[in-house]
Amino acid sequence: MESVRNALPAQDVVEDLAQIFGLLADPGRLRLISALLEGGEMCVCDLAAATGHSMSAASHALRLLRVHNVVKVRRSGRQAYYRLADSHVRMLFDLAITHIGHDGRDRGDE
Amino acid sequence: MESVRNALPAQDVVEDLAQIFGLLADPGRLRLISALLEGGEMCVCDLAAATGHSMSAASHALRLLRVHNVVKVRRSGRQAYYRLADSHVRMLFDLAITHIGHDGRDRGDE
DNA sequence: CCTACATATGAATAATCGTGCAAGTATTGT
DNA sequence: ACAATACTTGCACGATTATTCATATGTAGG
Repeated sequence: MESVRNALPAQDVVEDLAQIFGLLADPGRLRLISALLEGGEMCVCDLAAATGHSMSAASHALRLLRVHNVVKVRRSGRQAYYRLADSHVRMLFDLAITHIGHDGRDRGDE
Repeated sequence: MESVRNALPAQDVVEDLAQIFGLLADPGRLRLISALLEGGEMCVCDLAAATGHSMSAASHALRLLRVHNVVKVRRSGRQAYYRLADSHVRMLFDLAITHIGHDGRDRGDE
Protein backbone atom coordinates (compact mmCIF):
# COMPACT_ATOMS: atom_id res chain seq x y z
CA MET A 1 0.00 0.00 0.00
CA GLU A 2 3.05 2.09 -0.44
CA SER A 3 1.77 3.18 -3.79
CA VAL A 4 -1.41 4.50 -2.29
CA ARG A 5 0.38 6.55 0.27
CA ASN A 6 2.45 8.16 -2.43
CA ALA A 7 -0.61 8.95 -4.50
CA LEU A 8 -2.24 10.96 -1.72
CA PRO A 9 -2.63 14.68 -2.32
CA ALA A 10 -0.05 16.87 -0.67
CA GLN A 11 -0.54 17.82 2.93
CA ASP A 12 -1.42 21.41 2.21
CA VAL A 13 -3.89 20.53 -0.52
CA VAL A 14 -5.72 18.29 1.89
CA GLU A 15 -5.75 21.04 4.46
CA ASP A 16 -7.15 23.54 2.02
CA LEU A 17 -9.82 21.07 1.03
CA ALA A 18 -10.73 20.48 4.64
CA GLN A 19 -10.97 24.20 5.16
CA ILE A 20 -13.37 24.66 2.28
CA PHE A 21 -15.58 21.85 3.42
CA GLY A 22 -15.36 23.23 6.91
CA LEU A 23 -16.81 26.49 5.67
CA LEU A 24 -19.83 24.60 4.41
CA ALA A 25 -20.14 22.53 7.55
CA ASP A 26 -22.32 24.94 9.44
CA PRO A 27 -26.09 25.31 9.03
CA GLY A 28 -25.89 29.04 9.58
CA ARG A 29 -23.35 29.63 6.83
CA LEU A 30 -25.25 27.25 4.62
CA ARG A 31 -28.39 29.32 5.03
CA LEU A 32 -26.40 32.41 4.21
CA ILE A 33 -25.09 30.78 1.09
CA SER A 34 -28.41 29.50 -0.08
CA ALA A 35 -29.93 32.92 0.51
CA LEU A 36 -27.26 34.31 -1.80
CA LEU A 37 -27.95 31.58 -4.31
CA GLU A 38 -31.53 32.78 -4.30
CA GLY A 39 -31.17 36.48 -3.83
CA GLY A 40 -28.13 37.14 -5.96
CA GLU A 41 -26.76 40.06 -4.01
CA MET A 42 -27.92 41.10 -0.57
CA CYS A 43 -26.89 43.43 2.20
CA VAL A 44 -25.93 42.13 5.61
CA CYS A 45 -29.09 43.16 7.36
CA ASP A 46 -31.30 41.46 4.81
CA LEU A 47 -29.12 38.37 4.96
CA ALA A 48 -29.37 38.36 8.72
CA ALA A 49 -33.14 38.72 8.55
CA ALA A 50 -33.52 36.05 5.91
CA THR A 51 -31.37 33.51 7.69
CA GLY A 52 -32.30 34.19 11.27
CA HIS A 53 -28.89 35.40 12.32
CA SER A 54 -28.12 38.37 14.50
CA MET A 55 -26.22 41.05 12.65
CA SER A 56 -23.15 40.12 14.58
CA ALA A 57 -23.38 36.44 13.78
CA ALA A 58 -24.06 37.19 10.13
CA SER A 59 -21.09 39.50 9.96
CA HIS A 60 -18.79 36.98 11.63
CA ALA A 61 -19.95 34.26 9.28
CA LEU A 62 -19.67 36.44 6.19
CA ARG A 63 -16.19 37.42 7.15
CA LEU A 64 -15.10 33.81 7.21
CA LEU A 65 -16.65 33.21 3.83
CA ARG A 66 -15.12 36.40 2.52
CA VAL A 67 -11.62 35.61 3.71
CA HIS A 68 -11.81 32.27 1.98
CA ASN A 69 -13.10 33.68 -1.28
CA VAL A 70 -16.50 32.12 -1.09
CA VAL A 71 -18.30 35.45 -1.18
CA LYS A 72 -17.40 38.94 -2.31
CA VAL A 73 -18.48 42.31 -0.99
CA ARG A 74 -19.43 45.51 -2.68
CA ARG A 75 -19.73 48.43 -0.34
CA SER A 76 -22.07 51.27 -1.11
CA GLY A 77 -22.88 53.95 1.38
CA ARG A 78 -23.26 52.32 4.72
CA GLN A 79 -24.23 48.94 3.50
CA ALA A 80 -22.22 45.99 2.37
CA TYR A 81 -23.67 43.89 -0.41
CA TYR A 82 -22.56 40.31 -0.53
CA ARG A 83 -22.63 37.89 -3.42
CA LEU A 84 -21.16 34.48 -4.12
CA ALA A 85 -17.68 34.59 -5.59
CA ASP A 86 -18.03 31.81 -8.12
CA SER A 87 -20.19 28.91 -9.14
CA HIS A 88 -18.22 26.12 -7.49
CA VAL A 89 -20.14 26.58 -4.30
CA ARG A 90 -23.46 26.17 -6.05
CA MET A 91 -22.19 22.94 -7.55
CA LEU A 92 -20.92 21.62 -4.25
CA PHE A 93 -24.22 22.55 -2.72
CA ASP A 94 -26.30 20.81 -5.36
CA LEU A 95 -24.09 17.77 -5.43
CA ALA A 96 -24.38 17.38 -1.69
CA ILE A 97 -28.14 17.68 -1.89
CA THR A 98 -28.13 14.89 -4.43
CA HIS A 99 -26.13 12.81 -2.00
CA ILE A 100 -28.76 13.33 0.65
CA GLY A 101 -31.54 12.63 -1.79
CA HIS A 102 -29.98 9.26 -2.30
CA ASP A 103 -31.31 8.44 1.06
CA GLY A 104 -28.87 5.60 1.03
CA ARG A 105 -30.70 3.31 3.39
CA ASP A 106 -28.16 0.63 2.93
CA ARG A 107 -28.28 -1.37 5.99
CA GLY A 108 -25.45 -3.57 7.00
CA ASP A 109 -23.70 -2.03 9.92
CA GLU A 110 -23.84 0.20 12.87
CA MET B 1 -36.45 39.76 1.25
CA GLU B 2 -39.37 37.78 2.52
CA SER B 3 -39.32 35.79 -0.67
CA VAL B 4 -35.74 34.75 -0.10
CA ARG B 5 -36.43 33.53 3.37
CA ASN B 6 -39.24 31.36 2.10
CA ALA B 7 -37.06 29.90 -0.61
CA LEU B 8 -34.47 28.61 1.83
CA PRO B 9 -34.13 24.83 2.14
CA ALA B 10 -35.85 23.28 5.12
CA GLN B 11 -34.07 23.29 8.43
CA ASP B 12 -33.33 19.60 8.44
CA VAL B 13 -32.03 19.59 4.87
CA VAL B 14 -29.58 22.29 5.79
CA GLU B 15 -28.51 20.34 8.83
CA ASP B 16 -27.93 17.20 6.82
CA LEU B 17 -25.90 19.17 4.32
CA ALA B 18 -23.82 20.66 7.09
CA GLN B 19 -23.21 17.20 8.47
CA ILE B 20 -21.98 15.86 5.16
CA PHE B 21 -19.65 18.77 4.65
CA GLY B 22 -18.56 18.36 8.21
CA LEU B 23 -17.46 14.84 7.44
CA LEU B 24 -15.22 16.18 4.72
CA ALA B 25 -13.91 19.00 6.86
CA ASP B 26 -11.09 17.07 8.42
CA PRO B 27 -7.68 16.42 6.85
CA GLY B 28 -7.48 12.99 8.42
CA ARG B 29 -10.78 11.81 7.01
CA LEU B 30 -9.93 13.43 3.72
CA ARG B 31 -6.74 11.41 3.51
CA LEU B 32 -8.72 8.31 4.29
CA ILE B 33 -11.16 9.12 1.52
CA SER B 34 -8.53 9.89 -1.03
CA ALA B 35 -6.71 6.69 -0.15
CA LEU B 36 -9.94 4.86 -0.92
CA LEU B 37 -10.34 6.81 -4.14
CA GLU B 38 -6.91 5.52 -5.08
CA GLY B 39 -6.90 2.09 -3.58
CA GLY B 40 -10.46 1.01 -4.21
CA GLU B 41 -10.87 -1.25 -1.22
CA MET B 42 -8.54 -1.40 1.74
CA CYS B 43 -8.41 -2.86 5.19
CA VAL B 44 -8.16 -0.69 8.26
CA CYS B 45 -4.53 -1.35 8.99
CA ASP B 46 -3.45 -0.46 5.47
CA LEU B 47 -5.60 2.64 5.58
CA ALA B 48 -4.06 3.61 8.87
CA ALA B 49 -0.57 3.07 7.48
CA ALA B 50 -1.29 4.95 4.27
CA THR B 51 -2.81 7.96 5.99
CA GLY B 52 -0.66 8.19 9.07
CA HIS B 53 -3.42 7.46 11.53
CA SER B 54 -3.19 5.24 14.57
CA MET B 55 -5.43 2.23 14.20
CA SER B 56 -7.74 3.64 16.79
CA ALA B 57 -8.01 7.02 15.11
CA ALA B 58 -8.59 5.36 11.74
CA SER B 59 -11.30 3.19 13.20
CA HIS B 60 -13.04 6.12 14.82
CA ALA B 61 -12.89 8.10 11.61
CA LEU B 62 -14.10 5.22 9.49
CA ARG B 63 -17.00 4.67 11.81
CA LEU B 64 -18.14 8.23 11.33
CA LEU B 65 -17.91 7.86 7.58
CA ARG B 66 -19.65 4.52 7.75
CA VAL B 67 -22.55 5.75 9.85
CA HIS B 68 -23.14 8.50 7.37
CA ASN B 69 -23.01 6.23 4.37
CA VAL B 70 -19.84 7.64 2.92
CA VAL B 71 -18.02 4.32 3.07
CA LYS B 72 -19.08 0.69 3.28
CA VAL B 73 -17.43 -2.26 4.98
CA ARG B 74 -16.97 -5.82 3.96
CA ARG B 75 -15.71 -8.07 6.70
CA SER B 76 -13.63 -11.07 5.95
CA GLY B 77 -11.90 -13.06 8.62
CA ARG B 78 -10.46 -10.64 11.07
CA GLN B 79 -10.14 -7.74 8.77
CA ALA B 80 -12.57 -5.10 7.65
CA TYR B 81 -12.29 -3.87 4.09
CA TYR B 82 -13.56 -0.39 3.44
CA ARG B 83 -14.62 1.19 0.19
CA LEU B 84 -16.43 4.37 -0.82
CA ALA B 85 -20.19 4.03 -0.88
CA ASP B 86 -20.92 6.03 -4.01
CA SER B 87 -19.45 8.48 -6.46
CA HIS B 88 -20.84 11.69 -5.01
CA VAL B 89 -17.91 11.97 -2.70
CA ARG B 90 -15.47 11.74 -5.54
CA MET B 91 -17.31 14.53 -7.30
CA LEU B 92 -17.41 16.73 -4.24
CA PHE B 93 -13.74 16.06 -3.79
CA ASP B 94 -12.82 16.96 -7.35
CA LEU B 95 -15.05 19.98 -7.43
CA ALA B 96 -13.48 21.32 -4.27
CA ILE B 97 -10.02 20.78 -5.71
CA THR B 98 -11.05 22.81 -8.72
CA HIS B 99 -12.15 25.54 -6.38
CA ILE B 100 -8.74 25.57 -4.77
CA GLY B 101 -7.01 25.48 -8.12
CA HIS B 102 -8.74 28.71 -8.81
CA ASP B 103 -6.34 30.18 -6.39
CA GLY B 104 -8.64 33.15 -6.30
CA ARG B 105 -6.16 35.67 -5.06
CA ASP B 106 -8.65 38.41 -5.40
CA ARG B 107 -7.59 41.04 -3.09
CA GLY B 108 -9.99 43.64 -1.99
CA ASP B 109 -10.77 43.16 1.65
CA GLU B 110 -9.64 41.72 4.90
C1' DC C 1 -8.95 -23.58 25.60
C1' DC C 2 -5.46 -20.13 25.21
C1' DT C 3 -2.81 -16.77 22.77
C1' DA C 4 -2.26 -13.62 19.07
C1' DC C 5 -4.13 -10.52 15.96
C1' DA C 6 -7.49 -7.06 13.63
C1' DT C 7 -10.69 -3.94 14.68
C1' DA C 8 -14.11 -1.47 17.59
C1' DT C 9 -15.57 1.29 21.32
C1' DG C 10 -15.89 4.28 25.68
C1' DA C 11 -14.13 7.73 28.52
C1' DA C 12 -11.29 11.61 29.22
C1' DT C 13 -8.71 15.35 27.67
C1' DA C 14 -7.54 19.00 24.54
C1' DA C 15 -8.44 21.87 20.72
C1' DT C 16 -11.61 24.23 17.68
C1' DC C 17 -15.74 26.67 16.59
C1' DG C 18 -20.11 29.59 16.79
C1' DT C 19 -22.47 33.14 19.19
C1' DG C 20 -23.58 37.07 21.97
C1' DC C 21 -22.05 41.19 23.99
C1' DA C 22 -19.85 45.49 24.00
C1' DA C 23 -17.13 48.67 21.80
C1' DG C 24 -15.28 50.56 17.30
C1' DT C 25 -15.40 52.56 12.42
C1' DA C 26 -17.52 54.70 8.67
C1' DT C 27 -21.34 57.02 6.45
C1' DT C 28 -25.64 59.56 6.20
C1' DG C 29 -28.94 62.97 7.78
C1' DT C 30 -30.18 67.11 10.73
C1' DA D 1 -20.99 68.97 15.03
C1' DC D 2 -24.15 65.42 16.67
C1' DA D 3 -26.97 61.50 16.49
C1' DA D 4 -28.40 57.51 14.06
C1' DT D 5 -27.60 53.71 11.00
C1' DA D 6 -24.99 49.67 8.96
C1' DC D 7 -21.58 46.96 9.61
C1' DT D 8 -17.21 45.09 11.85
C1' DT D 9 -14.34 43.27 15.41
C1' DG D 10 -12.24 41.33 19.92
C1' DC D 11 -13.17 38.78 23.67
C1' DA D 12 -15.18 35.36 26.59
C1' DC D 13 -17.96 31.41 27.03
C1' DG D 14 -20.43 27.22 25.96
C1' DA D 15 -20.71 23.53 22.77
C1' DT D 16 -18.88 20.38 19.56
C1' DT D 17 -15.01 17.55 17.96
C1' DA D 18 -10.58 14.85 17.42
C1' DT D 19 -7.30 12.13 19.55
C1' DT D 20 -5.33 9.03 22.81
C1' DC D 21 -5.42 5.32 26.11
C1' DA D 22 -7.41 1.40 27.88
C1' DT D 23 -10.47 -2.13 27.31
C1' DA D 24 -13.68 -5.05 24.65
C1' DT D 25 -15.18 -8.05 20.76
C1' DG D 26 -14.47 -11.37 17.38
C1' DT D 27 -11.66 -14.48 14.56
C1' DA D 28 -7.68 -17.68 13.60
C1' DG D 29 -4.24 -20.79 14.90
C1' DG D 30 -1.85 -23.97 18.12
